[in-house]
Amino acid sequence: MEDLDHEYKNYWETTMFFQNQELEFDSWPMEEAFSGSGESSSPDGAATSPASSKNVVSERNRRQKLNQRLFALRSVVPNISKLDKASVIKDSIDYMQELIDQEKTLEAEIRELESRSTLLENPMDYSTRVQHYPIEVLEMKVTWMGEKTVVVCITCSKKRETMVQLCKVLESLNLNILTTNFSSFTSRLSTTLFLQVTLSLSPSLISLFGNVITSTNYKILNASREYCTCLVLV
Amino acid sequence: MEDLDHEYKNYWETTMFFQNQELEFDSWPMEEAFSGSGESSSPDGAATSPASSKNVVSERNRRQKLNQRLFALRSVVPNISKLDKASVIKDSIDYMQELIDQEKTLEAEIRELESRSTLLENPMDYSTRVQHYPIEVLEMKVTWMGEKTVVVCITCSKKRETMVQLCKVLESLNLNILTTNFSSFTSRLSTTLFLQVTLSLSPSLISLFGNVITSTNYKILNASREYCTCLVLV
DNA sequence: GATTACACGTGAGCC
DNA sequence: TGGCTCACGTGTAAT
Repeated sequence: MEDLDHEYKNYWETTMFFQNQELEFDSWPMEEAFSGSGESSSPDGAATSPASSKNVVSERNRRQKLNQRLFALRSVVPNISKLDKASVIKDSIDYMQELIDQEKTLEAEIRELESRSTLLENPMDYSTRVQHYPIEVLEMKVTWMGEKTVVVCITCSKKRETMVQLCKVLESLNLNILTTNFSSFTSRLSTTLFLQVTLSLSPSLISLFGNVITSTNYKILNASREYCTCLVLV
Repeated sequence: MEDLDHEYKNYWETTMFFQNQELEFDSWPMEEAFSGSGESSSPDGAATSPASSKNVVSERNRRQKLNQRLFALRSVVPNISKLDKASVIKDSIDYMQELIDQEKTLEAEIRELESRSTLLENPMDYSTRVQHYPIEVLEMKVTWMGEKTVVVCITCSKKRETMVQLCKVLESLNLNILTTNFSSFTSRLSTTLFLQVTLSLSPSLISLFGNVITSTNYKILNASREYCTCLVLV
């Protein structure tokens, strides 16, 4: 019995008969798959109960399976210090912990990046952008003049990027701007817009009021299509 | 010998004497640590060579260590289907692969987010922002009028966000803008700026030219402090 | 009762 | 040499 054991001895560290790494191998077809050890029944030939001989081969398979799994584990972990069974498991644990930690780190980084970029990633989205530097509208007046011309007068307090904000809103609405004037004195920014509007553009115009106004808790008093005067109050 | 084995039988699935999860446990102080099985030497009392009795206890420790590791592994993996040794390892492998894949996914996501946000994260940085929607300056003229007033006329082709870009540049330079006019006809955007400048602001003014000009490969022809006319050519 | 999974002791190979 | 790690066969408890 011992003589024929020797040939597949020490396979753990060296040969490891089975080289399949593909982890998916649940049905184990290896009954007597390996080398040529003791055959089906009574490997010794004598002094063994026939009932236990089945147990022997079954146990062999079990061991083999476990070793196979362990080997597969070893192939997944990049840095194995020692080839011990115990060390393999230990290194795997360490590596897994490392992965888990890194996952948390990466997720945190993503949250960080996302929260930072959502404010900026859509430069046309006024409502998100404005949270940083809100436009404080003091007065707004819109007048429909003649055919397709609209004059919009906006007075707001002058802060950082107020002009940029306003430009963003205007451009995002696809208004057809003829001419714009920004004038600032003391701490106020006065804006005068001459717009060329078509019928399809009037929703944009309403949207403009909406955007600016909702962000400052003001409200539209009068916004009909023909003549639109918005006196914005606190 | 078998009789005293029974008491620490089947600990794998049920009790697992040692409950430490803290993976860091390389020096193993457990010589006879568990219950009260066979003491130091000759657990049987007879028919065992004294040389092998050391091997027995050493082997016991080895097995114990391995089981401990396996148990620790089990505690790290969240979803263990079966409590088999082999299944534990298999589930660990699957989980590790999952972690590795997710790590790659997250890293890709981070790269994606980063590459997207670096273009936008610094709204004051004109040179990065302009790469998306460059300002195509056709003509620029700066005139110093009287004491502290400067008139800047910029003509550029009208594209998406051109006005926003211009405003960004202007605001980033901390110029003291008295009044600005943007007028667009056909595909051109004409800008007229009235600035109030102090001595300390003249570098900003030069910077304005620099920014706009370098981004369009134009150059300043004349930029003295008293009178500054910049005719910008192709 | 057959199967499965386990811990055990043992002998052997390898530093 | 002694101290390890390993594979093996076996007995056993639970399914």
